[in-house]
Amino acid sequence: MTQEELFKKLVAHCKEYGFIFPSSEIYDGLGAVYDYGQNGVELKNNIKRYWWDSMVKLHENIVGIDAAIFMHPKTWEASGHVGAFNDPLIDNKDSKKRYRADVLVEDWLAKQQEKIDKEVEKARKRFGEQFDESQYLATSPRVLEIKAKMDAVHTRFAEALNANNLEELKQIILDCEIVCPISGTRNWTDVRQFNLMFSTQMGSTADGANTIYLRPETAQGIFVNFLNVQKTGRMKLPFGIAQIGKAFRNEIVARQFIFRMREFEQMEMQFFVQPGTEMDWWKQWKETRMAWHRALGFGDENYRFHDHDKLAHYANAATDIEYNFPFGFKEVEGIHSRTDFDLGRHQEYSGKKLQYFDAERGESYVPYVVETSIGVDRMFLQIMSAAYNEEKLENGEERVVLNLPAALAPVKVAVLPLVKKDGMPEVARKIVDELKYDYNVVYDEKDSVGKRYRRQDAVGTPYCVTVDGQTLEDGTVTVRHRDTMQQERVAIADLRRMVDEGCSYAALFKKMKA
RNA sequence: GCGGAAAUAGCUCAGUUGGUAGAGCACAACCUUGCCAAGGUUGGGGUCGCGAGUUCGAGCCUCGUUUUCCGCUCCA
Repeated sequence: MTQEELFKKLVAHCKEYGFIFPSSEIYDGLGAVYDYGQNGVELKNNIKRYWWDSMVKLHENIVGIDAAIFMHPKTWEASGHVGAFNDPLIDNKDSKKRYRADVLVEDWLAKQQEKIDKEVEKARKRFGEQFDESQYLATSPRVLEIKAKMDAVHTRFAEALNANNLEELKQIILDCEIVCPISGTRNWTDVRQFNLMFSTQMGSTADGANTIYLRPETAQGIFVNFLNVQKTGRMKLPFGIAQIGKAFRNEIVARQFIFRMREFEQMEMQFFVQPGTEMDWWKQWKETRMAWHRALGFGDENYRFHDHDKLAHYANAATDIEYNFPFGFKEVEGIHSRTDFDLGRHQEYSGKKLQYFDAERGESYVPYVVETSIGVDRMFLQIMSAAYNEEKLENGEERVVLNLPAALAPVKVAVLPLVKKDGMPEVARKIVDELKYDYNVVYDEKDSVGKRYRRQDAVGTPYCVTVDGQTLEDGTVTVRHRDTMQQERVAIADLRRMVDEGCSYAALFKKMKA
């Protein structure tokens, strides 16, 4: 089976067993938006808990917040999203390639500069030692011609960008006779603006409503609360603020199932440190986060770091943790050293001092930030990809099983009466009643017990408890384990301890340390 | 967004040169069996993605549209 087929089966499995449904499916769905079903929401909540506890419970210097999705519009000016997320795009109709219109013009300008440099080199060879570069630049008709053209374009370009004049931007591209590097033609579409932020109105329109945005990342909710948390929590550097929440991006192309969605959920932790120590912390968080992933037991070889060569405007170091998805190694988590960019910008835009008084150093400064940012939905997909297995059994049959870490499994225990008579259902119900306050437990009496085992395999239930004839005599049940399919007899009284040990998060955290 | 392919029951798919919709599995009830998926009986479920058009008549032909998958860009 190819990886592509495997991925399709995984998507089908997610729907068939109530993990993920297309949003508003009865209306044909909504592009790149998905809903989590009855099993999906359980798994997702468990993933979030695994992350949250690993941050907030395990680190006394990390606390959580839950900021609103709506934020003051100035937030996004300060963060750079209003600028950076507004890309003017243009398509070449022949090659079907899409380019950023502003980049095309900038490339053209750079090319003109190269031409001038070449002219200078030629002249230098011609005149030898008496060559006067500045005089040449000021007098050469060839150079002056190029320069004049460049200056004109430069001015128009700056004005067009400022005024957000898309028609002018296209005209510049046409006037400069910029061609598509692939097709070599000048058959361009109009320039269109794609704002990756969703916007809506706040307040009644009569009063002059404000345009506000749905946050495109959760990080800013942490930065604007930096002082609140630091002061009220009496936090000392280094310390971190964790948050789990929804974010929204109006992606031009959103695909690959839940890998890239327009509405998605992030788990972010911003770690505030002394300037100068950020690289050490960045390295340490890389290791810590990798250990968190590997503790799930899906095979160390399926994870890798991918350090960025090109850094975002706010970062001085960045890496991704990538997982070997059925469609290749793809990013699950980013670990970025964001410098003092965010706090610095908010300080500038708000006019409020966002600084930390360091008693040891005896000075105030804007802390540096190391961010760990992970997509919940990607993590979900990663775990589903890793856990989904089609096993060949000894008897030649196949079974589909989700080998989920027990702590993350949507259902922990299935209680099954071997037959629907002789008082077995009653005993099974009693066991369900005893366990249901602590665990997700399901009861199933339909079909043969073998079939019921397979149903539980398909959603990743680690334990099946079967009530049989012997149970009625001595109070023991058959416990059937998902991964090994082995059975053992356990006293009903011991069930809770067994599930406790098998499904605890602590076991995962211990693996993290090792 | 552009190009290519697809869309029929919850799932996997049949459906002939256009003639009023089918199977297997799944689901529900009952009977039977009883420790690793398929027993029997009965039943529910589809304006064939949606909207137009051609036709006496469209699941099938034409156009549009939506969604999904595969390539081109970006990211959590």
